[in-house]
Amino acid sequence: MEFKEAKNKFVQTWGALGSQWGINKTMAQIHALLMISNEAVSMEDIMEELQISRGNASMNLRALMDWGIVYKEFKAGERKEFFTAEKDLDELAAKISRERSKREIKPALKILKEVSTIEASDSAEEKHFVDQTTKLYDFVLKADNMLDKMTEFNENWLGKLVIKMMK
Amino acid sequence: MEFKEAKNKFVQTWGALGSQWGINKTMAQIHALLMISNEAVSMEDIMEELQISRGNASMNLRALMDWGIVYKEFKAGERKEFFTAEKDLDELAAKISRERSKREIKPALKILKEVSTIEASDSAEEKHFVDQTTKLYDFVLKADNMLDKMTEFNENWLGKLVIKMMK
DNA sequence: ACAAACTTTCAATTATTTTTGAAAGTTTAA
DNA sequence: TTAAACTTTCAAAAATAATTGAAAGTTTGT
Repeated sequence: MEFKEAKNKFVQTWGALGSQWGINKTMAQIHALLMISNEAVSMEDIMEELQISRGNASMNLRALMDWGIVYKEFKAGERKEFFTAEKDLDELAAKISRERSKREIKPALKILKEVSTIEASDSAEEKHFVDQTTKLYDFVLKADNMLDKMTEFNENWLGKLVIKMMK
Repeated sequence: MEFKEAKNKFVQTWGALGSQWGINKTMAQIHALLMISNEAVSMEDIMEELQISRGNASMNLRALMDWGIVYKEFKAGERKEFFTAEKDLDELAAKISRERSKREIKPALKILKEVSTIEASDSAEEKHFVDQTTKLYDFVLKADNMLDKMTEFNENWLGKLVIKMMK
């Protein structure tokens, strides 16, 4: 396989993976492209490489920056903007999990709490509802906290050192 | 909040959460409905509760069974089929992570391996590509294995006991 | 073998999401 | 202040995904 083919394959694969996890395909593709670029890329070049419109590129770059995993860069003497992706994978994972937690898990937890604390009548049906949603609340909370702990640990300097020594 | 309202809110929330994670809304809603039902539910009832067509119900129930998180049940004297959801949350998480690994992560890993092992020329661009995709391969592999270990541990009988004692 | 009671399939329709492109907005340099 | 070089916005169009419903398929009892 030659470089161009491999690059294309990677961008396509990353895009498909994104869709399956609820991330718009183009957004994932732009991210893929930036991840494997050794230097900052202009919007022009992104449009060209992925064959997408200016509007599409602009909106998805904005979304990636909102996620905190793509940065704007300015080059001396150039008027246009360039973009780079977060390339440290531990940092990338930490940012993604923090955002998904904030945007999706936390609001879901709030609702779970609400519905699990209704005053159940003594029907088996309502009892089971309260029991199951309470368990779900506890479970999701535990999982969310665990992710937090894991990313925290990975970002911790001493942790990184220890991990390196264990490799 | 009364039971009916809470139930509805839960089903809606679970459905929305599903969409955000790449799972069809109806599929997630059916799953939600079954999770909080203390007894097996017929297709008829699912259609009625969620206001969906027979075809839709049938297809999504099939998908849920393919994921291994919903089961068919037969009731003596009844010709029609009833459905129940896996209610043990550790088991549920294990099944979901196993399926996503099998369907999405493993194929992606295969491609990552392919593209990261091309013979790079000595251009900085190609070197960076190989370097970054190799790191990504290692990272995804590590994360995938970690999930495996976690679910394995949770399913392990001794592990469960220890966890219970730690609570 | 027949028919009643179900479930599954899939082409057509509908709903949702994504993308486009041109107008409006912004920044910089002269 | 003007205009060139950019970026953003958003209504409309296109693409994609989900849903319907009726016909075909299956199972069970008589």
